[in-house]
Amino acid sequence: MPDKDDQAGDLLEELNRLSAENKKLTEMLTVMCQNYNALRNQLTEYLNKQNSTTSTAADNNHDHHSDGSKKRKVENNNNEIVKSVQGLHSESSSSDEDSSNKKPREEHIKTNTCRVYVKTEASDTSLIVKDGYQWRKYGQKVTRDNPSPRAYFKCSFAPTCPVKKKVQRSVEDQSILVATYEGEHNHSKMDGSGPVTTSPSSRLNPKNTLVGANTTTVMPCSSTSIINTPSGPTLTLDLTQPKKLQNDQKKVNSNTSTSNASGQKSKSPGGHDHHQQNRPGFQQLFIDQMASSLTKDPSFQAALAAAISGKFLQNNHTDK
DNA sequence: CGCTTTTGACCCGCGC
DNA sequence: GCGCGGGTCAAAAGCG
Repeated sequence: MPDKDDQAGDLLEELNRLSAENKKLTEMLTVMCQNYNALRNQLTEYLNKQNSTTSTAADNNHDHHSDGSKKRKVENNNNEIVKSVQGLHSESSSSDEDSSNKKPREEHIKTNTCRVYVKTEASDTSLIVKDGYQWRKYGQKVTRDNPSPRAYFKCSFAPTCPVKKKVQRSVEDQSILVATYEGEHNHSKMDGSGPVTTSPSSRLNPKNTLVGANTTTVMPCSSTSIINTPSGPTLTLDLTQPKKLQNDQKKVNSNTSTSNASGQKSKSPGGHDHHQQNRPGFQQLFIDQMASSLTKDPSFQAALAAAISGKFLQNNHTDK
């Protein structure tokens, strides 16, 4: 049968192509990890410097923390990044601030806030940021500085979870969502949330949650990409192709949990047999596992978000 | 039926 | 003290 030969050839070709792609991804991941470590070291050094010279570093951060009566200033510029990173590296590093605060604002001061820039389709009007947690929207407002509405979310997985999230479109680029996280989750992301999104199509769908509950190979977002903006490179979470990748994830999950990553082909839920849907093989799983364990790490998430945001803000500053 | 989203009202801090 | 504006509440509507 010549058809079978052709098919086999095609599949082989596809396999080679995917292998090359996987190799590239692995290299990218390695580079990313290196960059992450370098950035983290830089930030640590910077913070150490700042801590040692707090008395003279009031030029940019003119609204110092000693002015603890203004809780909303927590959201200002680099302060939040510094705080989130401080909370990341040493929880006691904020004690100097606490001791200097007279008013009981520690809750706000201690609260880890970080900003994440998420790239979505411009046509996507929903303020949804898929990060692996389950959110319940409790409000929406149009703020003065931004014509786009701002959505307020609470973590709905655990009733006691204090984490809140604000999502608003960037003023400069409507395709970029700015998600501001406040607080820390007091539960695991994988506690049945898995690839749960806040999208209306996946509201508390037990099937969705179960998929993630059994496994660990779940990315909090569909994919990441680096876009170049005039103000410099910005790392964003690209949510423009969520469905396809979610299908992939589910498939990978089922592979890991049932066939022990044998790489056997399985039909996608959607019934599409095209090459993009099937990504068998160890490398893919391996990469997924690596990416998953990285992205699951709260330290990594917080540090990455803080570092990226810091870079972004820094570039914005220097461009002006 | 239970959960989420929507949305107007309300609360409260901040600036003047 | 007052008005503005951001954040939250809660009832109603929507959805699976």
